[in-house]
Amino acid sequence: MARLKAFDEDRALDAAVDCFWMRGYEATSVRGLAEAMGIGGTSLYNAYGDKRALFRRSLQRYAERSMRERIARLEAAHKPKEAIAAFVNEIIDRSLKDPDRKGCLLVNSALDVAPHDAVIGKVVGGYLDEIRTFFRRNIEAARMAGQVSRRINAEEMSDHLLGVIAGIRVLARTGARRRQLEGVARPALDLLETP
Amino acid sequence: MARLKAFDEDRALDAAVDCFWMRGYEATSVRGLAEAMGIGGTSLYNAYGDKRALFRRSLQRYAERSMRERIARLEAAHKPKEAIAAFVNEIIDRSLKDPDRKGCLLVNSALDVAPHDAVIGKVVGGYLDEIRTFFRRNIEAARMAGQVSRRINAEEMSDHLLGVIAGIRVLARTGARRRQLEGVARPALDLLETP
DNA sequence: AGAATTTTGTAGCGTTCGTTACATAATAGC
DNA sequence: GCTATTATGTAACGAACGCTACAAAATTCT
Repeated sequence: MARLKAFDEDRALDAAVDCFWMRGYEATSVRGLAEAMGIGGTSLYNAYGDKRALFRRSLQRYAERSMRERIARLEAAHKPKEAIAAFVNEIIDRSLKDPDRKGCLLVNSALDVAPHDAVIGKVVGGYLDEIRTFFRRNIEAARMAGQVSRRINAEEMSDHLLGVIAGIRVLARTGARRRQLEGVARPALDLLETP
Repeated sequence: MARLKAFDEDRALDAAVDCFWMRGYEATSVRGLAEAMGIGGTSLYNAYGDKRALFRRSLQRYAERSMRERIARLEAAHKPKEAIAAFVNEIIDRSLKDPDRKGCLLVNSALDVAPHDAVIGKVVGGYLDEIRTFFRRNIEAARMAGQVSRRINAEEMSDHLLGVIAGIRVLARTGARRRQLEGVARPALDLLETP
């Protein structure tokens, strides 16, 4: 009963994610978004609402395809303690490999949009909580399996690891070298190896 | 031989620091800066150059009055190991106390301006290096004094602590509670207490 | 007092911002 | 084929952006 969309909504959304990821919310223009997404401005507003709504969908898409994908993949492939180490090391590897130094969209957003938008702030906080929960779940599983010391406090340690990867993302954006990023992570990962 | 400035350049600069600190570089307008600084736009350009130059002076001022002041004060008042703990705990306290959740201007800038401006990126990286050097200097001094275990690698541990406080700043901006921020820090500080 | 020099306020430059009105094109059901 | 409905492209809205030309005001030196 109506004309069909001439573009793939998900592929266009991926392009929007890249824009926000690279430049942040404020510095990304709607015109730049539309061009990168390969659509006109009118189609953008028609399909996604306004810029802020598109940003929320981009956050959601990023969380789905970047964070949750990684959590699911690593938990499927590794035992709990190794899953944690693999997660941290993958963050380091990807931070160094990306020539644009985009970092993590969630961390970037936590800094430059969360404080000015309570709703999006809660959304971002919720996604970061999923990462913390991943850490916590695997620390507790590793404890049960005797993989890590019983002296490790799972709640503290999951907060610690979340802070560590956030710190890695920050330092990576200033152009830190591998040795520095591994230095940030090493004491945390070593803690999991102490008897 | 000329008219005198009608405003205090340093006090106005402090107001500019607050603007950039609160909203970031891109989201802060020159008009908003001038208003907060209590001067006209023309005076702003006359006294500081353009927006980017004012930002660099703001970064410099912040580093001087926030970071270096803290480093000097804590190193004067505490022994090495306690200076490190006091630094981290002060970051947590100030992050929680600030109703605006401004975080740290250097961390904020590392994320939203460093990647798009190589010069400012190096400047920010240099300031962060001063914090890392503070940690490293005090870890080594604590080692010499037998305050911390000889098994602690000073280079790694200083990177680790820098990452930890950066992570604290990030999580604080999403509205994290004290328990979470202390959870991020605790395992790192505990490491300094292990024999 | 007059000349030289700097600061200040007004006013506006051209550009870009997010967003929308509107007309046209394309599709589905009747 | 006609109507209803949605998608698309053009064009433009008012507002805000960074920045500057210009003239008036204020100060020091001669």
